[in-house]
Amino acid sequence: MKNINIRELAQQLNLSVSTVSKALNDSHEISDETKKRVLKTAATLNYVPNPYASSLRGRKSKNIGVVIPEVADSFFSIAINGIESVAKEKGYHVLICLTHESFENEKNILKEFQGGRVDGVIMSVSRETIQSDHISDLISNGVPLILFDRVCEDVETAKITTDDFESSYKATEHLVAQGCKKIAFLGISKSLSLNSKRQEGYVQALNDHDLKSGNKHIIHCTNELKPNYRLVKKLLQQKNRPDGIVASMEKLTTPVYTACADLNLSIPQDVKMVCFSNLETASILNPSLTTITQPAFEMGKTAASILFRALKKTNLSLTKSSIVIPSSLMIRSSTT
Amino acid sequence: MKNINIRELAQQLNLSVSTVSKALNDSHEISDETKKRVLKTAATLNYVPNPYASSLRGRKSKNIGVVIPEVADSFFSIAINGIESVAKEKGYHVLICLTHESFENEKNILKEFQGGRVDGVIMSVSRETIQSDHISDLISNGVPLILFDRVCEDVETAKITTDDFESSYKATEHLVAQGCKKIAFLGISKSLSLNSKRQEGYVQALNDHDLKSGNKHIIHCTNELKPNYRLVKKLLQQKNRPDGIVASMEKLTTPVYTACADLNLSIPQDVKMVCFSNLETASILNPSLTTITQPAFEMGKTAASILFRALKKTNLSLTKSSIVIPSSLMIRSSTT
DNA sequence: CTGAAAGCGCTAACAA
DNA sequence: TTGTTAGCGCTTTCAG
Repeated sequence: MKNINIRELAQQLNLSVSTVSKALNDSHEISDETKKRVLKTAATLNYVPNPYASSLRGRKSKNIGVVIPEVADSFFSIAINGIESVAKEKGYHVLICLTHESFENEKNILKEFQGGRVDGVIMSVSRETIQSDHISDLISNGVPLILFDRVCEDVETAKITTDDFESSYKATEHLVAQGCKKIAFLGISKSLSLNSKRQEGYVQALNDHDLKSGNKHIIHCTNELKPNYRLVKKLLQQKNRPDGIVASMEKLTTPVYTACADLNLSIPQDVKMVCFSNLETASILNPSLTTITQPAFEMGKTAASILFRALKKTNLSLTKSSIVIPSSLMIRSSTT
Repeated sequence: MKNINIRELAQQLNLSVSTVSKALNDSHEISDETKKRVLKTAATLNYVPNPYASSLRGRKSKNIGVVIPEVADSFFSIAINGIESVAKEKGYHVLICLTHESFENEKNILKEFQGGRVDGVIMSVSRETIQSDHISDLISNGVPLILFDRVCEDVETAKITTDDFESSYKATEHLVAQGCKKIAFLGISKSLSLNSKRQEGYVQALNDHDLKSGNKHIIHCTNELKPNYRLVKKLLQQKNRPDGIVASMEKLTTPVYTACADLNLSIPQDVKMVCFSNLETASILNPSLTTITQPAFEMGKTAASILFRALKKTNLSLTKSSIVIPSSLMIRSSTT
């Protein structure tokens, strides 16, 4: 039982292929009666158009590519829901491509996209990404691309971010207000502008409150659980150990909690922690975790809306614009 | 700067299109020298083939569809990683389609797949799915489809599951061993065979230990946080409230923990809980959560491997086979 | 070893 | 309002 094609459908109807095609696409050239007839037999014969044939002809794939570092991360998985909600509405499919934080993978994926597999791209760069030629290449090749969350400053396109500097500043200030004197910052990777902003917010807050941060208190993490655990443990074993932590990735929660437990340090008495995180379980952790919760769904949704706006007007490239959607600090027991 | 196509590439090389095509596909008909020349200019001119043209011609899309209820769920997001790891190796892309637990969505997605958008499908059915004609239709249309985790018994295809009955049995037995007398079961939905198996494992364990479960102690949840909270709260407010809970979805963790806190019930003193869950944060919850951890990555990987085996041999449909990969009970403080 | 040409399923000029 | 026809970019016979 093979899938029927438009020619066979036309034969059944005693109509030409083009008439059927137009009817199927609800063209104004076709009479209502014919449309109805076509739609009906299409349904009974179970006709489903081949998307790649239309794609080839019309040079639009009805796919958008979503390039992200990981899917097993609540920020990204929620963002996908946001993207998908608008893609579905527009009749588009979402091709999710994971870089697993590798620049090499990221380049390969974007390269492949030049072949026309997707009509547009929504992307968050990997932790290794230090330059952006691969992105600009794709864009200048005519594929609209929007950056979200982890953006590259120098790419000329629309960018959706959250207020990384401000929220990091507020979080740090909150720790100061709770009495922390030695606050550490756990970053993702030096190259990410998102990371820099958060770090700057942290440093600024320290300065504004006359606390200096020695370099020892800024560390960058890896992508693995075990090494992160060791890094955190080492940090907490210093003579001058921090009494507060601003963590830039939700993945750091488990290493910090585990390391504290293993070192007999209590959160929040000995160490207070605030984390950029969208974990639903933040509120039921032991202790419940103070988070900077990012508007993941909104960011995805906004990125997709802007992308589709660009897709509509052919050849209108995305202007270099920035949309910032604020995060919210959810104060819980890990800092109070 | 538009993407170059094979004709332009051929012109540049003073070769015919077919020669170039063969060279690109490493055909034995082409001399090594020519191949090298073609590959080189292809690289310099940044030629990337249009996948849809090859798809149309060769009737294979190099896409596999992954149909799942949610992506913001650790079991499914980890399973995606497993699927993706083998897809990538085979040069395939993964089209992730979310049903959001809606049967209607699920049907539409599979219907669309009949058009040839994907070469094969890996799927876990929605909570609403009570019959499987849409699945059988797609399969009899020549699209190989594999079910994983939430399978439909009556579909003739390969199925990858975990040992739902046994692990549920063990979890229940564990609660009994910890002294629970009134154990409740929180299911996903009555229609899922996965749910039935877990429920049967639970019931069997109760019977084997001479504990009867009144119907009041088996409840089925919704897909939303708030209603689940209310359901759980009601359950825990009964005169005959349970002292143990076997929960079938990781989503139930927050409602149970929150409801217990709000009712001043302590876990594990008043209520013990074990949950089917792949949450990384299970170990740092308050209290740490005893889980039945499913082999999510392996299940995804296995499903994909089997699918690709079927994809290789054209026209060999998947035999009705079952692979069961065991889960492991991770005992933590919520039950001890 | 290389090339010419047909055609995958569909859409959109252009004709009728 | 409907039909004819020429491709979209690629692979693959079949000839040379």
